[in-house]
This record gives sequence, structure tokens and C-alpha cells, in this order.
Amino acid sequence: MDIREIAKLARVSTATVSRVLNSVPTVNPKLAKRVLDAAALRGYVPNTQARALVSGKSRTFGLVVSEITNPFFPQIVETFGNLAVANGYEMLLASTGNDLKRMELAVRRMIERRVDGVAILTFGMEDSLLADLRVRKVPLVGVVVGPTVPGVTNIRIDYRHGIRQAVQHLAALRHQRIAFITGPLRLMSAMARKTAFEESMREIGLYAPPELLVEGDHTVEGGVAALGRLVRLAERPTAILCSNDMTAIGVIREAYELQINVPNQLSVVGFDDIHLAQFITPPLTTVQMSQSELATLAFQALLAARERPAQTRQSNECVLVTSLVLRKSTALVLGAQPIPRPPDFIS
Amino acid sequence: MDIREIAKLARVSTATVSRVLNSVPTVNPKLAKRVLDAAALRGYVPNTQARALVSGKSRTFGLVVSEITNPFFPQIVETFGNLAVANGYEMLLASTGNDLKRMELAVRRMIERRVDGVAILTFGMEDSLLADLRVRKVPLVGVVVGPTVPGVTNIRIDYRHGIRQAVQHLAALRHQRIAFITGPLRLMSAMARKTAFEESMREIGLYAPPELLVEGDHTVEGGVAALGRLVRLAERPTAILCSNDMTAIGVIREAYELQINVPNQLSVVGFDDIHLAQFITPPLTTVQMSQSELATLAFQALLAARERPAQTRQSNECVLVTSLVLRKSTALVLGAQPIPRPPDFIS
DNA sequence: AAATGTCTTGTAAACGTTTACCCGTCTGGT
DNA sequence: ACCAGACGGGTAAACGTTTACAAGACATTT
Repeated sequence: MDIREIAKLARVSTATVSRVLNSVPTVNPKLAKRVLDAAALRGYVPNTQARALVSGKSRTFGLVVSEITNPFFPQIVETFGNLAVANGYEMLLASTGNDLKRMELAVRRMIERRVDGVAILTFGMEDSLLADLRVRKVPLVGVVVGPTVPGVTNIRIDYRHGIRQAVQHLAALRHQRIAFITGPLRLMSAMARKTAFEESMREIGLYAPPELLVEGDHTVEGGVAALGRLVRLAERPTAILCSNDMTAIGVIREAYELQINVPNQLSVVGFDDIHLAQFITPPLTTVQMSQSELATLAFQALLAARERPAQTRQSNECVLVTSLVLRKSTALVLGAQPIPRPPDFIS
Repeated sequence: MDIREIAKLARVSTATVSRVLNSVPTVNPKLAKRVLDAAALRGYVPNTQARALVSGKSRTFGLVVSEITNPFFPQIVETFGNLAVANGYEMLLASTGNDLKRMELAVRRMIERRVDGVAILTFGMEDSLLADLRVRKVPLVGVVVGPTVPGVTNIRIDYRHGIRQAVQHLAALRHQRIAFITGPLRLMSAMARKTAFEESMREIGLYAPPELLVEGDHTVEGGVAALGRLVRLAERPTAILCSNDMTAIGVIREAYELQINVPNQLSVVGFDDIHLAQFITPPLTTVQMSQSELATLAFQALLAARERPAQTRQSNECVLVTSLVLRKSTALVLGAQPIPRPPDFIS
């Protein structure tokens, strides 16, 4: 049931069969019909591997994410996958945790499979990985936080804007003691968010004392634990900004357990805007980072790189902006204590 | 940078290079070293496509799910993916909705890519699809609800057990007016769950009047809407069994909105036991269907089929059992009205 | 010492396509 | 009637591997 068999059956050459299967317009309709009939009769299924071998293009993209299990990512996979089928591509997926070794392995194996490009949409230690991999000819797109790495398409996420909005929103509600639950700090993106938070606080004339910066792990459990610690403080925060929505869900959950009313006794802001965020109680005010936009950006970049490889050499850069979406998990603060300004406070 | 170049560089034949790359033990260590050095020097990356072409095995499995966006599935993808890398396989993923056409397309394209097997882990109209596809030589595993389809590995899910436990649990809490929110009824699996519910009710001497059987769509929004309808009934249910957890989350959400206390005024039971179920408020009592077990079952079946294709011909069958996990979303009913038994009530 | 066997390496075919190139036929212009 | 050109179709090489088979080197047996 290969092309040769069809050729024999239709009494033409393999070249002709190939041509009609690829709808080259110059072939005699009579022959074409014979070929098509033969193919249908035998249930012919083209072998993409062979095709890829000679053409050098596999029509496959690799997508590596850190935790498919974190609700942030499925939406990305969905969008990326839909774009893939729409454009006649297949999607090879790997979920590698934030483990650099596993990412490297995944990407390497994708390259061995001769994918036409790979997108690393991950919140891990991406930069060195990207730098390492750029050597290969495979188009690569990744989200980066450090310096732009040459030879790959860098997607940069502007955490700053959304976080600044969140902080301003909280300040407008008269919050001053604002806590921040970070992601795992070994991840550069987690550091970046933390930095963005600190800078936004400073900008607005607020101070974030170290005991209000607690490290989480991007999971619901982490949020639960973090609130547990925050609540033991002599002076509790009146608002908490979480570095992802899962953490916020954990905080809200634990607040309920501890009989702390959200938003009246405690304001909570998330980050990511996963679909579920609007359905928890209270609906979560959160910083939106559009998953579908991110996926689309990555896919387009890959597609573009494949069409004209020349372009790929110079790394181009695109940025995804974040912004605050207001829901019901924040409220005006009730009689919070003003805190003394730290010595290094800048007007 | 293909095998021939390495061969030239190491002054051996391509056959030898291939042998050392596949660690055939009989080759002279001296030569092996030369080859390995040459490969390292040139940064040789094997071409899996070519390898697959001659060996006929691509070391790739396809996984098709219905909605990667439904939290039930990411866990499946995770487990399946981990098993894949652990066994040296790659995973091609497709998320096709419950659209038969898209599923067919996805599977067809996977077959064109010469995957070694495909798992259809989906809650859609699977049976006809599986039957159609069985013609190809590709090992296929799918979850089925109708008659067992020959030539493929059927994973059958025993909805009955878990649902019966749920109904019994509710009955023990003195609930009699128990509503059931189904999935989209065009899906056979949704029908199966509904049937399991009705039978369990009957078994235990309870009646499920039609107005308490409302059709949902497996989403949070669907749960919200369904509770909206249920609440407008003259006689409200005291308990609701949902055919998936997302629906239950919607119900709980809307109950909060309507100031209905869960579990005291309304007991809610979910289905699936997604990870999040334990973190909503109140923690959700739900029927567990182990995602990782399902994924493992599917993967093992595929692997087994690949090892000895003879086995594949006769379709083997395996079943996944469900069972109730108790948390906090159910409680004793407070003064509910007994309802008259229907005429067709048996014993 | 010749014959046999074992062990390692090389040669070349094969996997299923695409495609550059060539060849034959037909059209139309002179 | 002859030739140029256009056009449709066939031949075969190529893609990068694996592997059956052959061949050569060397050890062992008679």
C-alpha cells in the first residue's frame, strides 16, 4: 500500500502518483482519476516520514511547557494545537516541570524528530537553555526574562504593567500592608515578578517589609501554607498579591478555613487570569496574562521562521503585556495601621 | 552532519557508525571511540525520521483527548507523557473537542505520521470512530461505552459503582429529592452516567422525577445555569449529583451567590475527582475516576500491543472502577418532604 | 598444513517519498 | 512538410538510516 503499488494499479509512474497526490495541476485528469481511484480502493495512507525525509520539513512543531497540570497551560496548549491543525501541522508536547535537565532532553528529542520548530513556553530557567539550543538550525521561540538571547525569537512578558496596576489599585483602596507571595525564587520569572512588585510599591511610596514577601510554589497548597505563615505575623497584611492564580485560590481557601472574610478583612489579587478565576468565591481580581495571545505569538513566530529561514538568524523580540482585571476579591481596607516609612524611602 | 560524514571522519563504514550509535556490543572499542569522538566533534544528531522509515517503528504515540481545557485531562496528559519519555517514546497530542470529525482528522493525521499507536481518551461518541479506525494496523486503545469493539483495546469505565456509592451515601443522609446534572446527552458517556444514576436510585427505592434530571455541558457555566433552573422548581432538590467536577464547582459557586448554604441547605456531589476538588469551599465530595490510572492503562496497552502485534488482533478489555471520596460538600438533610413513590416502583 | 569456524567490518539494498531531468508527442508557425 | 517549442509523463537519484549478506582476518581442529 505504498505509492508504487498505487502506481502499478493505475498504470502510471510513481512520479505521477506523487503529483496527483500533491495536486500538481499539470496532470491529465484522466490519469488523475485513475490514481485517485486506485488510492481509494487500496486505502492508501501517505507516509509522512518518507515525505519529511526528502523534503526536509516535517510539519511538526514541538511545544514544551512546565506543568500541564497548572491550569494556566492547558489553554496555551489548546490554542497552539488549534493553530497547528489549522495550518497543517502536528504538535509534539512535553511537560517537563521546571527541571532544566528534562527540558533539555525534551528539546533534544524533538530535534532528533526533526521538528520544524520548538516553542518553550515555560516559567523556568529558560535563558541558558535557549542559548544552548540556538546552535541548531531549528527555529526556537521561548519566553525569556534575562537579556535577549540571539538567534531565537524572544517573547518577553511585561509583568511590570499589570503588577503596577494591581499595586495602585490596592493603594487606592487604602491598603498599605501588602504582602506578596512569590513563585519558586529559583525561577527567573518568579524573581522578575517579585522585583516588579517591589518596584511598584516603591514607586507609589509604599514599603514592602521582608516578612511580607513569602515564597510560594505556584500551587494551591503553597497558597494555603503561605497564608498560614502570614497570619501568624504580629501585624497582618490587609492585602495579598499572589504570583499566580493557583496560589490565590489557596489563600482564599485557607482564609475561609480561618474565618477571614475575603475581601472585607483581606483583599486578594491573583496573577494569570486562568479561566477558573472568575468562578471561585469571591471572583478573583487578578492580573491577566493572555494565554491564547502567548500561544499565538509563539506559533506565529515559528511559522514565520519556517517560511523564510533567513529571518531567523537575527533574533526578533515581541512582548506580551499584562493588565489588571477587577473582580470581587478586593475591597477598601477597614482601619489598617499606617506603617512607618523606612529610612531609604524616596519621596 | 549525517552518519556518512561521521563515518568518513572516523574512517569506518556507515554500518559501523550505526552499530556503535546503537551500542551493538561486538564492535571494537577502538573504533567505537573514534566514532563517538567524531560524532561529538560534529555535534551529530540522529535523524529519527530516517530511522523510523527503515525500522517501521516511530517510537511515537498519539493521544487524543476531548478538552485539554477541562482539568480532568491535563492529569491524563501528564501521566501519559511521563510514561512516554520514560519508555523512550514521544507524544503527539490532539485536543479535538467532542467533534467526531475533528477526532477522525486527528487520528488520520497521526496514522499518516506512522505513530506506533493511538489512545483516544475522550468522553465523546467514540465507538463508531474506533470501529472505523480498527481497519488500520495501528494499535488503538479507547474508552468505550457501547459493545466492545473488536481489534482495539477497550477501556471500559465502571461508572456504576461510584455513582451507586454516591446515591447510597446521599440516601443515608436522608436525601430523597436528589437531582442529577448530566453532561451533554449526545455523548454516550454522559448517557451512561445518567443511566447509572437512574438505576442506582431505583435500586435503593428512590425515584428520580424528570424535572430533577437537567442537562449540563461539563463546564462551570453549565453548573451555574443548571442550579439556576433547579432552584426555580416548586419543590427544590436537597442534593445534587453532578456528572463532573466542573459542573459541581459551578453549582457551588451559584449556591453561594444565591445564599444557599452548601452543604447544610444543599448537598453537592461531583464526579471525576480533579485535583482542585479538594480545594474549593467546601471541599467537594466526589466520585473518583483515577486519571493517572486511566492514562497508565492506555499506555500499557499500547506498549504491549507494540511489543507483540499478534496480541493486538483479539481485542482485550480492561475496566477502570470509580468510587466515592467523601469530603465536606454533603450533609444530613434538614426536614425534607418525603415524595410519593411512583406507580412503577419495584419492592 | 589445510580446512573449518568465529568474529569483526564493509557493501549495498531497502524503507516510501519527492523532484530534477530527460524524452516523446503534439501544436502551430513558416 | 518541417522544425521549434510547449507540455505531459517517466526514470532514477536522493533524503539518512538499518541490516542482510559477504568478505576478510584470525583461531582452532584434524
